[in-house]
Amino acid sequence: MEKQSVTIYTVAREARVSMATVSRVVNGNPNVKPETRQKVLDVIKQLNYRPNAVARGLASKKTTTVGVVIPDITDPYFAELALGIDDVASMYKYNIILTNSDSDDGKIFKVVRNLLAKQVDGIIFMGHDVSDELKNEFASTNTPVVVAGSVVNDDSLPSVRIDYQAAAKEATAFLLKRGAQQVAYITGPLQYSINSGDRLSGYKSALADDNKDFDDSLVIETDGSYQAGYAKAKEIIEKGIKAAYVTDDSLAAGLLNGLTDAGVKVPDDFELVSSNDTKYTKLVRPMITSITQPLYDIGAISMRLLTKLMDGDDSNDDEKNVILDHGFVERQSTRK
Amino acid sequence: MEKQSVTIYTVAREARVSMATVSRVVNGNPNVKPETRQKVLDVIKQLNYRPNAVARGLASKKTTTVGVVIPDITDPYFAELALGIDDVASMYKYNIILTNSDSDDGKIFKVVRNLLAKQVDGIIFMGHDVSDELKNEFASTNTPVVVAGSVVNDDSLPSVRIDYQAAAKEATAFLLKRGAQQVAYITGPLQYSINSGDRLSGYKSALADDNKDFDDSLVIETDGSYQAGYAKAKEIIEKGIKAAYVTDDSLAAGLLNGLTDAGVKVPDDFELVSSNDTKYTKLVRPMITSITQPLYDIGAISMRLLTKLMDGDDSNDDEKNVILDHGFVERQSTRK
DNA sequence: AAAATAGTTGGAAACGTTTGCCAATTAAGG
DNA sequence: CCTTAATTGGCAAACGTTTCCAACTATTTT
Repeated sequence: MEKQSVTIYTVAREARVSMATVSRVVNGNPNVKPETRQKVLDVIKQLNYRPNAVARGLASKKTTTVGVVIPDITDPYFAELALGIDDVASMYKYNIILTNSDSDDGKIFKVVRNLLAKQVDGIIFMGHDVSDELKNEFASTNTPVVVAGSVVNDDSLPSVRIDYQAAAKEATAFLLKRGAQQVAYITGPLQYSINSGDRLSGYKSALADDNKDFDDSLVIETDGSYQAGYAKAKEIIEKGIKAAYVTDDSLAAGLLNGLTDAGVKVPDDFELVSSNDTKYTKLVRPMITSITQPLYDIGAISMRLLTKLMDGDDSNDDEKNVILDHGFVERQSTRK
Repeated sequence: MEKQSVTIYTVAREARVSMATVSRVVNGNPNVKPETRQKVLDVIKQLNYRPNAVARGLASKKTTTVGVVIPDITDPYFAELALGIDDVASMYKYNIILTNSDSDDGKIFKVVRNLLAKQVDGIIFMGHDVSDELKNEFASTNTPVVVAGSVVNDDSLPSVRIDYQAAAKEATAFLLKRGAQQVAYITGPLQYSINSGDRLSGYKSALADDNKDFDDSLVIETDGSYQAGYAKAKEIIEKGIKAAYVTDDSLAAGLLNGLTDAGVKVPDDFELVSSNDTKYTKLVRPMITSITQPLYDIGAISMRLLTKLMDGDDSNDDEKNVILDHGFVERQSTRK
């Protein structure tokens, strides 16, 4: 790459002012006489001057860039969050460096380190638990981090999410209330605390309220994918299960289609409730009854919170963990 | 943000060498004695030194960052491409600045300008036509740009895609071959040349081969969304249409569900072929017969091509427009 | 009319790297 | 040992901004 042709210095020379003045007009500093400002602006337009953000970043120690780590961009849940993040980021003039982590601890660590090297002003983290290594990395920097739409085994990080436990409890209770004898808990990796902790607790709590014993054989663990759900249909039919709370929409959609393709009638012969209210729940037939969450808003609010932290607004320490309201919609995968 | 605490200079001092040497070991320059290298490496680890990528970018004029402009990250088509892009980007140690353009000319221009200001080493552009303003912008820079999975009214830009015209022709012909009297062309905005040009030509060409006249009333334009498809079902039923080639999967899924919900049996009473083979086609029931394209590969190859261009490898000018093979799968939305 | 004040501008030192050039050290050959 | 050629390492100049501080100008104030 050859030397940048028109720099702040070129503009300064052409407009017969100093670089300091050019810098001021570019950055909207009011201490510039209107005529001078206009003259500089004219030269800028004429020369098609484009300020170099890298140099600016070095001098000002702000890059107006935030890092976003996402497990899988093609997952509708995370994609929806990402949309909210991006929208408010661009509203606040931030750019986003987006990196897929594949939920792989090693890779996560690498991408975060890289993000930090790039001097991002902040990080939005979506994913599952954070490794000790990563924890140290976060601790060793004062770049603000917010966790979005996930629960992570590090309470020290600000986060924006819903109350997964309460939501799971309601979903399970809903199934129980309508007489299901046994409700399975079909989940993504139990290695993630959101599944083995929050949601499972909610599930158990609903069981307890209904005076049902927890039956270990009813928790069915998968990798959380559509394919996994589809494949599990057979096993679930064989087990004689008639109702299930599912922790993920892709998984639920797979299960539903697997069931249907195997001739099981949903909701008549099987009732199903899912967790995230992504597009998938409305795409399949029957449509899936689900916990609802304001996905876009979770992303948007996370980013908004991050902007505050980046501005050094450390007030409202109590607001650092934002729990948004969730809801519930009955659709076609449960009986009326 | 306070001054970075440990810099290359700190390391140099601690290791009793010059910054030049530290720079060399960090960048794997071979001209440094093994012991020296080891000593420096030790200090780096001990101090947890993290090279400042911004300073590096300024000095070296390379940011190892590429800009990606995407119309909508939640669209499964683009998300799938993005995944391929991200994977090979990280393979080549590039980061990605991802920006949603919302297919809005004004916003596109702004984000591209911003990307350029950030000194990205290259740009992957997904979207529709490029405005004159944007064309000038691309022309005024020598940052390489590649167009991925889209057709854009600027032949001068390298691109990676399939032959949309041929694919549309095959899809239409498929429907015609099995006796459909009239095949509708249900499309996203005709303002985009991919729809008004490539695909429509393919459609017409298939009609001509089958000695059918082109009927303007059979081209139905929408905004391309799921909702639009769903809403159009009524009109399509009223028009007595029995078969359609649809230019987008979201649109097709919406239409399919709209039809089904209105009591139309697909494929018995209506046959449907879609264009992109995204997850949506397999999620809905009946599953949608579709043109297939290697989505992930399109993204991956685009990025690979971009790396070559960024390396200044301008050989193979003929390879600058990569047309990948497409296919076709019969699924359940067409009769056997 | 001198002094104080406010408003504009310029000068120059950062910011943390990379890199071209040159000096010094080491190894090799005679 | 001396000469020559590698190899290694250091110096310092970029890179293109921001920003602190000083200086200058034009107003007010006294």
